[in-house]
Amino acid sequence: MKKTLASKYDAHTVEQGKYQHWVEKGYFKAGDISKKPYSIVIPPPNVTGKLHLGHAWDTTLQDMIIRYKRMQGYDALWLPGMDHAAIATEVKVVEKLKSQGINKRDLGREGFLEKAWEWKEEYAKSIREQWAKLGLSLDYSRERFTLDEGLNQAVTKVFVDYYQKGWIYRGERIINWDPVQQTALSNEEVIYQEDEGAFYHLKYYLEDGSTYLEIATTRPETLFGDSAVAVNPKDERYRHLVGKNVILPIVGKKIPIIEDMHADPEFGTGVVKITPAHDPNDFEVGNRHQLERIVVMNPDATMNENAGKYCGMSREACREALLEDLKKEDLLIKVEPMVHSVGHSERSHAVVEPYLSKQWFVRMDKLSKMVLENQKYDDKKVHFVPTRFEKTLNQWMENCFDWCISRQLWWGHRIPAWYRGDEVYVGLEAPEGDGWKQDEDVLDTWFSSALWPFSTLGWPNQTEDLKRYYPTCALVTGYDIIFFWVARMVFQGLSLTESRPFEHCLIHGLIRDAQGRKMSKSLGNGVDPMEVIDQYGADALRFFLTTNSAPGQDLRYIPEKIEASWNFINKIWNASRFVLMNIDEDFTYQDLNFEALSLVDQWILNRLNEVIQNVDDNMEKFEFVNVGTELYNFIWDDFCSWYIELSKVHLTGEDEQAKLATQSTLVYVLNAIVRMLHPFMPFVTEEIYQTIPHLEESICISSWPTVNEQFKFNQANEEVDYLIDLVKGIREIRAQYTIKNAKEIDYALQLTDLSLMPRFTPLFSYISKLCHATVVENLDLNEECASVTIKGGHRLLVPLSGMINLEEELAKLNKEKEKLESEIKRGENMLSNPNFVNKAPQAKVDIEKKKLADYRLKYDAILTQIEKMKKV
RNA sequence: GGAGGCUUAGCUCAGUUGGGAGAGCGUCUGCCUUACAAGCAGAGGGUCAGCGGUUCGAGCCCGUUAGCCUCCACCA
Repeated sequence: MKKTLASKYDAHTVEQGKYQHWVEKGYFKAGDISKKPYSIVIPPPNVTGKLHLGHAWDTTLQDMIIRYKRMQGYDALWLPGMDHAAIATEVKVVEKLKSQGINKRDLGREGFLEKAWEWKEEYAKSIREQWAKLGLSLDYSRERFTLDEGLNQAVTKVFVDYYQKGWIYRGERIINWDPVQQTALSNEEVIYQEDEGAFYHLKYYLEDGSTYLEIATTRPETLFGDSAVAVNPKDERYRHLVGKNVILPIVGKKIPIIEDMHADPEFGTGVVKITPAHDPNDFEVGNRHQLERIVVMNPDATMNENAGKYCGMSREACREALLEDLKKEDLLIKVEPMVHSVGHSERSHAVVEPYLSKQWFVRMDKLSKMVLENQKYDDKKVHFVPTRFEKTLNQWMENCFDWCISRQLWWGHRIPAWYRGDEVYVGLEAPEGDGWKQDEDVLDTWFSSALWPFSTLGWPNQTEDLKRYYPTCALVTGYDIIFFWVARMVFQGLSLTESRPFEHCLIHGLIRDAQGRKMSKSLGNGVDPMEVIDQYGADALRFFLTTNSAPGQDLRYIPEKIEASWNFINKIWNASRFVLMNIDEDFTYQDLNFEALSLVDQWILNRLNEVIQNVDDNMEKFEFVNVGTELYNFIWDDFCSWYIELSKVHLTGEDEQAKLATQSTLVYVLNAIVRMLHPFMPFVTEEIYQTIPHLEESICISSWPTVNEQFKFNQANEEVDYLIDLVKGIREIRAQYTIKNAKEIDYALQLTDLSLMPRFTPLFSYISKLCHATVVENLDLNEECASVTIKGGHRLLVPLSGMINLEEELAKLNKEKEKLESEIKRGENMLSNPNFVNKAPQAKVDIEKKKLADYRLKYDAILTQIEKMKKV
């Protein structure tokens, strides 16, 4: 039965069942050691919910690269996996339990973890389904999870090794405390936002009661933890008071007035209260002056016993009550409303409390130096695309703080530290002996995802996969995640494997809505990629995502653009239909008969060569927009609008050999087209590939098109350029004079050199087919004609007695003349300039010379025509 | 305070060593031409944010101004 395609592209039918088939066939499974390896690890999505458009974008880019490399003959590994996401997941599971009336603490650690694993399985399954719908060519035989057994061992080993090197330590520091989740957070997990607050001006009386210092604070409730008040050593106003004491309001105890640079004379009153246990700056001041650290809150941010009668109140209630009391005692001078930035927990959104507590930290000094040093060597550094993002990495590395890695959660890698009295033991296994108790805390999720590029390949064991695929070739992610993840992978990679974790780091931007707003849950403007796929198909979504923004730039989601992608696919679909309709059912993919190739066959093959070259160049640079544009123009304009139309001459002609050559060329070019499009749109290209004559059992494992030296038909190129010029000229005249296309018209060629006629005669049959136009030889040149100038100054004349608007024609010619004049002037200037002729590449100079010569020919022709018109 | 990005056609965006301003969508005109009317053919539309500089030549390089946006730090 003859293979056919439906008259319209239908994404549902096309995408149905293909992915399953590919996976079953093992096309995505890496491991052919006869090939060169190429590897990418997926940025593991959190098991917290559905994938969003950002994921779809990120993973499609990776799929493009990996499919391209696979077709080029690499042993391409794309390793999938997911992230346990510590706090993010724990928050979700807690919420879910809460909605069922279950309290996390009632369940206990083991019970809670059981629920969390159930959650993980459910979401992992759903994520895999979404990957399938997107068509991602992932090697599931190597899928990993950041909390699986192997990765857990890797994490533990890193912790122990770092501890032994002194790169991990436990210390009492001010950390960001989330009082809702009751856990420490890293700086990166704190989101600052502008909140309305106030500046409370309080009276701190001197010990002798003679006068008071006016102290401004945004957080009066922390005054129970004040250990001093500070003034700047250079501040003349307060110098005489240094060393004296003030009485802490309400509390009534004495605290000293000290000198410290931290106090800014320009800010507020120039006097600042020092609360070492509740402010990171004050903590530093406290260290410098050996001040007492008084914690005044409980882990849930209620006031503790140090707050006296306010003990048990929430921080907010305490503030209110305290202000009331201060007012009563005339200690409150004024309340100045102000907007200031306040830290909130990224996950629970609670106001973060700077809190003194004992946590584990990664010492960053040596690690960050390691990264900065490594980035100096081209053969060792991570190459960012675009390059500017290297600055982002370096900048962060140059001034980063020690990384707080302990979290008071259950869902995560438990810290391998055991305590017995004052003893601390850190090791792979629990220590010998009785009475040891393991640290209750788990590690920051980024601690394990930082190991992802090598832990997933088996590290710390020297597995075959690790040796073969590490370091990986490319990592693809958004710029918003460079600090969180990329930076940490780089220093973990360097310190643990003595290698960059990936050679290239391709950075993309954020997805925005049509108004340019960031997509977010709170705005409710998020778009579900699965819904887009249901509506337009994964291929249209993928083509949109990968061809609508430059590397590193944001991308607006505009439905019309997905429609444009759909239209493009439909165009390819119909071009394929045309090819199928014009070949016999037993037609096979075959070598081209070079002897029989027509002018236009040669031309399109030559163009194909150029396109393959251009596509390759841009694929290597990750410039997918350029690849998309190149293919779009080639397919829509060159292949469909010109070649297919021109091929009809031979397909309907008498010459069987020419017909066969054209059929073969159609199949050859279309086959190459779908293979080049495959990384963008895997489903529809597979469908077409299977329907047209082809070589491999699946396009997924077909070979990438390569430039064929035999296709460099320069002469054909020139002739078809003439042809296109002529056809466009006739169409232009037809449109200008609204001559219905159905009507056969005559035209004449006025050549600059009559001996050139043999070059043009082969074009006449094509012109006739495309324009319903016949050449006439004995045109009376005095007849009223519409005319256009083509390449080489030749003119195309269409006799239109009685229809010509002379003035209009003349105006058209004059406009053209003026344009040519300026072009000629430009060319002359350039070519008479020794700087240009001597410095510019010879090829560029030659092009300019050729252009100038052509302009002059055209100019002469126009002048002649104008003269003639004037006579009529 | 530090760093970075953006400003190009009505809209959304490309524009890669400086060398004739592009695409998609929208608009206008004419077409059911046997692959595609979600299509075909043709057309119109831009002092490339402003100013200054380098250059024979600047959308592109340098400086500067303005507007928009992002990240980092600070905000007692």
